[in-house]
Amino acid sequence: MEDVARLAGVSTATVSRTLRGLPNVSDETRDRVLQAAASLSYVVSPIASRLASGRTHTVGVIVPYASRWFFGQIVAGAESVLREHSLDLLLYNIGDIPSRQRFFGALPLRRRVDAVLTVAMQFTDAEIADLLSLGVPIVAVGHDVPGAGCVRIDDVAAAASAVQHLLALGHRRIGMISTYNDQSMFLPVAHARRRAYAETLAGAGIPIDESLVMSVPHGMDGGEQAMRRLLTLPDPPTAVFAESDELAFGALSALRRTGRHVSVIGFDDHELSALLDLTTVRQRVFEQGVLAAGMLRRAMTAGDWTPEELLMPTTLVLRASTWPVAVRTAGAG
Amino acid sequence: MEDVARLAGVSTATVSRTLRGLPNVSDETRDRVLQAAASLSYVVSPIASRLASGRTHTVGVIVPYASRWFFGQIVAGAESVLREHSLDLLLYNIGDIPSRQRFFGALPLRRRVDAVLTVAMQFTDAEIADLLSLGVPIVAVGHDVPGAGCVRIDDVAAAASAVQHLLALGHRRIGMISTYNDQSMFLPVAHARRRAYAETLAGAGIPIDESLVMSVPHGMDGGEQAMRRLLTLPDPPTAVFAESDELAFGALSALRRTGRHVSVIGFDDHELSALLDLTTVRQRVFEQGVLAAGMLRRAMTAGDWTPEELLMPTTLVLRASTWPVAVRTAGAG
DNA sequence: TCCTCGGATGTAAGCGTTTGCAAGGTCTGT
DNA sequence: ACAGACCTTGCAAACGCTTACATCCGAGGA
Repeated sequence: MEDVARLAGVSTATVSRTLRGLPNVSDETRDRVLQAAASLSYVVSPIASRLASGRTHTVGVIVPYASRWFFGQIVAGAESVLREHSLDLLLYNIGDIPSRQRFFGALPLRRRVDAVLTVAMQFTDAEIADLLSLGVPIVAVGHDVPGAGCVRIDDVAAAASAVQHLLALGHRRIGMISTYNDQSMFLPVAHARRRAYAETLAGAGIPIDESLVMSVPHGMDGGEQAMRRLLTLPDPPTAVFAESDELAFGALSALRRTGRHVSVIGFDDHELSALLDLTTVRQRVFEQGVLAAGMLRRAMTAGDWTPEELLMPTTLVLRASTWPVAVRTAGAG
Repeated sequence: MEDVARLAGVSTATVSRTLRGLPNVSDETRDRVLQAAASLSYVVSPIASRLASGRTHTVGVIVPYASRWFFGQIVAGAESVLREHSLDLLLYNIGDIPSRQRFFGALPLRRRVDAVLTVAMQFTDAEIADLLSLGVPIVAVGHDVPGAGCVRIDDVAAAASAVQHLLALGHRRIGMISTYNDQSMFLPVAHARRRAYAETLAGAGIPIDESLVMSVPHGMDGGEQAMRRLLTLPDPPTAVFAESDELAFGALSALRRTGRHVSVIGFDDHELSALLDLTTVRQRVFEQGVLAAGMLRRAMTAGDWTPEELLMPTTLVLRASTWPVAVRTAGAG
């Protein structure tokens, strides 16, 4: 920077002001500085700049399972807008207990980020306190964090619409594939969707049969396993609501391999769901990442930001994996 | 840090040495410092530390399409090992021309990373020169960069084995679904696999019919489109080799919707390929990310690192999407 | 003509670490 | 008892910027 200043015949302060586009630099000086910088192909050291300014230009993103489709989409969405404003995105993947403990033990985000984005995490009160102690704005996608902004769908209503769809098709014996609920793998959405399932059935006067609710690890394998177990029941369901499309894929796979016929509805509208003709509840995931990042930017920019809440719409997408109860159960029993 | 030093009755230099686990600190002092730091819940500022030490503790990762399965796996694999050594990972998604130009125009990696990981990028010579000018070790996954380390599979051999498989089943009219080749979307692997297709057919004495080679945008939609076009040919192929599983998924979808029967073999062994019973060539993608990150670590640690090259094995995974030529073509024509 | 005011620069003090160098202490061998 | 070797510790100078404050200058008003 000194070299540039010398070449342009100004002080480093002016170079700094010019390069950051601050006002109060005359046009003539500005040109001279920019030209000098270009000819030396100089770029400011972001690290020094961060130290001096106290701003990290970085947002921390906390996800439980980075490689799952949903989280990938959120991160990609957020990345696209952060990059555009040349903010860095620091990804923390803390799905398993050890990495989670390490994360909250050391809190590596301290003095490291200007904002935090958390995606579908189930935090304890202590963990939330830790996060808030960072003193930076927080936005949560897919779950609520007191004191944080929020971008999400109405999980209960959306899941209810899925179950309603099955009810409307005449199904009465409806199973659910839900995910594990041990400390490490529980996601807040799982709870909401399971609750919606129970409430919707109750609303239709159908008693809950706990044996129809499967709890499995997330993913295709989990879905396959769940459906196989459901099929071995003495009185198997005629329709199944899967908490996510990936679980539903596994369920479809089990059905195909066993030659049985059960209506299946998923949740998310994964990019492969169309291929598999899976009826599902669509949510715009990538866009939620985009909106959350936008909210973070607002929070970082405005000093007086108060947490906003954004509710995204969902749509029921009808495909061939669900059908009226009479059609096939009669034939295939 | 001063507070800690004062509380422990030592200088900041000793605090620094203690906190970084350097030798030459007596056990007694070490304990005192650690205790002081703990009681003040002090953590070093990574930014200041980076400025002073000149090491960024960050690796830049350059991918063309962050949200595709393959790249997601690579990044997740790399992340897992980098995180373990508390190195940051800065992701640059430069698939489209504008972001690519912006990237190479500003070269935001300058003074920002200690190493670079590039994944399946097709660089121009000028771009490679830019990258090398960063003066940090580079490792490439899925393609070669002169002067850089490399983790990859033998694309030509692997693709050849796919085509061989179709030949062994008696197919002679074999199509290929390949990806677009405009400046922005071309991936080096596309070239290698297409070449293998041509050479293998030639080796079997089969003349290449260019009308059987489809070039489409990557993804399910592209695959579907390609297969539909192939099916409208006067003499459609009896088997098709898709450059990636995602393309193959689309092809399968087209087949299912049209009720036609064509053997399809993919490439990658995507996590959903088993579900769709897709015969494919398996490569261990996540692991390539892990190995590449390991190589980077070695490069960053050892001063005298010379680029290594790692060739990963691939396996032909036989499933139900390919069959001998006679079986169905006779029936379905 | 003198004073005030605002915009364009420069000066220099941080920002919070790391690290080369030197100082002091403790052993060892003689 | 003394020199030399080694280990621990402190001092202070970077690291490369940002920014509060001071300075300078010309313009406009009284």
